[in-house]
Amino acid sequence: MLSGNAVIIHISPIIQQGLKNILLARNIGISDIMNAFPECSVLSEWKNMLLFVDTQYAEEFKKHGKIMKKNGNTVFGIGTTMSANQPDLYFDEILNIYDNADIILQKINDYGTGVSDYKSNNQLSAREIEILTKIALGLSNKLIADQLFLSIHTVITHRKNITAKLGIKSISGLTLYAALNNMVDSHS
Amino acid sequence: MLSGNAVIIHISPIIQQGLKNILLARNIGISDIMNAFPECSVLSEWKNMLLFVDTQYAEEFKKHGKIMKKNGNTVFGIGTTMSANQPDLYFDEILNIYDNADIILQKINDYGTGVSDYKSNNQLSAREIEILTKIALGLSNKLIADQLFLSIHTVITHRKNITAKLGIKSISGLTLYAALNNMVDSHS
DNA sequence: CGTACAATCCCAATAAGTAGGTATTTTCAG
DNA sequence: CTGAAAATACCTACTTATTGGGATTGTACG
Repeated sequence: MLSGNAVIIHISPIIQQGLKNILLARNIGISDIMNAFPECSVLSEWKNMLLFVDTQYAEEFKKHGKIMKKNGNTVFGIGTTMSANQPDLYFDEILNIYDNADIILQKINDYGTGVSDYKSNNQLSAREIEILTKIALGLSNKLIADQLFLSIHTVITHRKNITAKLGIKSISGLTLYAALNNMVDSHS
Repeated sequence: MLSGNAVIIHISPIIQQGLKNILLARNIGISDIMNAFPECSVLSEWKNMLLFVDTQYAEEFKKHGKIMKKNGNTVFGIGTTMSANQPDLYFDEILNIYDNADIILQKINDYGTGVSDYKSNNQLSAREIEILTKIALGLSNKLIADQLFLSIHTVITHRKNITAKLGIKSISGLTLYAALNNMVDSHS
C-alpha cells in the first residue's frame, strides 16, 4: 500500500531517481518529480505532502516557503555536500545525499508522521532478516516454515513483526526493501 | 548479484540508486554496487566493464587506477558540484549529477562501445507493463482496477497473462522483474 | 530479580491472490 | 477486409496472506 505522497523538486536526474528508489522501497508514493518550482497555484494544492527540494533552491524557496509549509506539508532540503547542513527557516530537515538509507528514512519518519512507522533495519533480528529474504524470494509462509523447520504460525508471527518494524505491508514493498538493502541476490 | 557490465562505486545511496535507474533505463546491466573500493583481486577480474566512481575517491583511485583501466574497462567519475570537471588521468569521462539524463547517456555511449543490451526483450504488452508496475508498487487488484478504471476481473486476467508470459508466479518475483527492468515508476 | 525482547507456537476471521475456465469488443498489421 | 492479438469482463473453487488477538520459553542487561 502506498502510504504517502511525495514530490521531488531537484534538477539532478540522478538524485531524482535515487531518491525515488529509496522512497519507493518504503512504499512512499511519489506524486511528482520536477526540475524547478511550479506555479503557486500548484504549490497551494499540496496537502500533507513530503516535499524534497534541492538546498541550492534556497532563493526560490524564500518566495514559496510559506506556501509549501502550509497545509501540513513537510519540506526536506537535499544537500549535496559533506558539510553538516542544519534545518533552518526554510527546511524542516536536511537530507544529505551521503546519508545512508537508514538515516535518510529515519529523518523522513521523524517528520512524516502520517507516512508510516519506520524503524531502521538494524532493528530487524537475524531471524527476521532470514524470513524477509525468503519472502523476497517469493516463498510462501508454508515453504518458509518447511525450510526453517518452523510452524507456519511462527513464520506469520515473524512476518507481522517485520511489517510492524518496517512499516511495509505489501509483499512487493518488502521485496524492494530486501533488494535495495542487499538482502537478496537478484538475477534477471 | 545483478547481471550486467557496470559497477557503481559510490558512498551515496541516493546516487547509487539514481545512477542505477538511469543505467537500467539504458539497458545497461549492473554487476555490483559498492560503497568503497574492493580488493585488487576483485578489480583485476573486471573486463570490458563500465565503472562509475565518485570523483572524491581520487586518492584511492590513484592506487587502483591502472588496474581499473586495464582489460578494456572505462572509468567514469561522478562529480557532485556544478563546477565543470574535466576528464583527467584517472577518469575517462566525468558525469556530473546535474547533467540531464540525455547528456549522461551520451557520455556513456561515447565510451561504452562494448556495452551490449543485457535485457531480454520482454513480450509484455503496454497494458501488461502498466499493470505490472502497479503490482510492483504493492497495489491490490482492486486498487489497480480503480486507478485504471477497469474491473478487478480484467486486472486478474492481465495478471494471469503476465505470469504466463514471464513464467514468474510470485508477487516478489514480479516486483524484482519490474525493478530490474526499470518499470517501477511513481504513481500519478 | 525483574524487564525487555527474541523466538517459538496457536487460533479465528477477513482480505487478497491463484487457477481453471468463457466470452465480447477493439486494434492493428497484412 | 480479415484474422490475430490485445483488452476487456465475468464465474467458481481454491490457496495464501493479513490481522488481531493469545501464549510460552530463553537470554541479555542493569
